[in-house]
Amino acid sequence: MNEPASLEPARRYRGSSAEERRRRRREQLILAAIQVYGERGYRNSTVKAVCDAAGLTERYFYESFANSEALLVASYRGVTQRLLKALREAGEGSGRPEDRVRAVLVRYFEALRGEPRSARLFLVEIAGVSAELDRVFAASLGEFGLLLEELLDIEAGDPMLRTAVVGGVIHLALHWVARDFAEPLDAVAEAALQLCLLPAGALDKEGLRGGRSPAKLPEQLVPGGGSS
Amino acid sequence: MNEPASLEPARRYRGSSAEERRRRRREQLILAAIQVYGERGYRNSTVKAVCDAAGLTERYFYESFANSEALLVASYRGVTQRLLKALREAGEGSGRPEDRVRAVLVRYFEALRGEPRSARLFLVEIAGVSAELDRVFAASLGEFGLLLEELLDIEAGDPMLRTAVVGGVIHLALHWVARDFAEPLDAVAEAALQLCLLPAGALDKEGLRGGRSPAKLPEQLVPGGGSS
DNA sequence: TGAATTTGACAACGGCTCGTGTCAATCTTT
DNA sequence: AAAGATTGACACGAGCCGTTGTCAAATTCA
Repeated sequence: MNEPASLEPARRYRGSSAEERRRRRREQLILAAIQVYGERGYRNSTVKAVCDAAGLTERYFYESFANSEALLVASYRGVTQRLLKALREAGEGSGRPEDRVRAVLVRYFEALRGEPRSARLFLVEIAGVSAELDRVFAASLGEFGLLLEELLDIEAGDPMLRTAVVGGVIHLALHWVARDFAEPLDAVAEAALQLCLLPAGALDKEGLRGGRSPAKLPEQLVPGGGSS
Repeated sequence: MNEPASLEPARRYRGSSAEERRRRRREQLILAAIQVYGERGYRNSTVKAVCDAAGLTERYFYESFANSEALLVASYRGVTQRLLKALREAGEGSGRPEDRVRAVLVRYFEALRGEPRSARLFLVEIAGVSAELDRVFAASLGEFGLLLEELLDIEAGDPMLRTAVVGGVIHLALHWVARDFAEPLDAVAEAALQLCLLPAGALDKEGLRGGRSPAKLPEQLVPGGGSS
C-alpha cells in the first residue's frame, strides 16, 4: 500500500531503476516457471518452488503476478511467441510450398527437442487448467494453423479441417515428447507433413466438386437409433 | 482391520450379499465420478463431492479406491470400454471401407454429444494428471487407431502416421466439445474422415515408391544454428 | 556517517482437503 | 425382542499451500 509512485521518483539500486528491477524479476520468475512447471508439472508446483528456482522470495511473486495461473499464462505466452517467431522465419525462404512447410515442421520439432521443458509446458501443462487457459491455448493453435495455410497459399480453407490437421501435428508432438524423442526427427516431421498437405489436396477436390459444403452426406449410413 | 473374510461368511443386507453391495457401491462411485469430474473437472473435485453425488460417505470411497486417481482410472476405463464397444459395432456392417469408417466416426461424435460429461472426462480431464494416466490414455488412443486401420484393411501402417491421424480426430472432438457442439455433426465427421483416409492414400504412394523410409529429407532446409 | 529505502528470510494466519475415527440409527438374524 | 452386523452422518487431526506480515541485513543517498 506504500507506493507514492509520482511523489518519490524511486531510488536506483545496483545500477538499475526500480522499473528495470521489477521487469528483471518478472523475467526471472517466468524463466523459473518454465523450468519448474516443465519438470514437475504445473499442478504439482508451488509458488515457493518457483520462487526458489528464480532466486527470489514470495513477495516478488505477488509483485508481478496475481496468482499462479497468471504466471502460467505469462510463461506460456513467452514460449509461444518465441516459437511462432522462429517458425515464421523457417518458413520465409523461397521454394515449393511443400518444402517450406517441411522446413517449418522440422524447425518445430527441433525446437521441442531442444527445450523439452518448454515443450511440456506448451503441450501438456497448459491444457485443462481453466477456461481462460484453454482459450489461450486454442488461440495459439489457431495461429499455428493459419501459418501453415499461408505457406500452402490457401486463402479460406475449411476451419474444421484446419483444426484437425493442427491437432494431429500437436498430438504427434505430444507423443514424441512423451516418449522422450525416441523416433528420428525426420520420421515425425514426415508424418506431420502428410497431414499438413491434406488441406491442399482437399481444396483441389472441392474445387472440382464446386461447392463449399461437403455435399450432403449419405445419411442412411448413420446408425439411426439409440445414441445413449 | 476387521475383515474376518473367511471366518464370517458375511451377512445379507437388503437382499444382496456383501460382495454385491460392495460392487454396487463401487459402480455408484464410478457413475458419480463421471458426472462430477465431467462437470467440475477432476482437479477441482473433492472426494466428498463425489461421495455426495453417489449418495455414499467417504468411508465407502476408501473401501473401493485407494485415492482419487484410482477412481479416475476406473471411471475412464468404464467410459472407454463402453465407447470402443459401440464403435466396433458401428463398424461391423458391410460396405466400402470408407463408409464403414464414416459410420464409426459418426457414432463416435454422436456418443460425445450424447454424453458431454463422459466426453469431457475422456478427452480433457485425463490428460496430464500423472504418468500412469497418460499411459492409460495413450493406450486407449492406440486401440482407437488400430480399429480404424482394421476398417481400412491396412495391415502394418506407419505408426507415426496413425498417431497423427488419431490425434487429429481427438483434437477435432476436443474442439467440438469445447465449443458446445456448435458445428453440425456431419461437418465434423467429414473432416475427421478426410484425416482417416490419409493412411490408405499414403500406403498407395509408398507402394509406388517402394521403400518404407521416407527417402532422405533435404537436410539443407533445416535451419542449422542456434535453437535456444 | 546516518537516515531512508530496498531486499530477503521466514513466521503466521487462514482455508482446504485427505483420511480416519466415533457413535447413533438401521437392518438382519436368532 | 435382543444381539450383532452394517450403515450413515459427522467431527477431528494432520498436512499442505497461498497469501500477508514482520524484522533485520544490505544498499543507496545526503
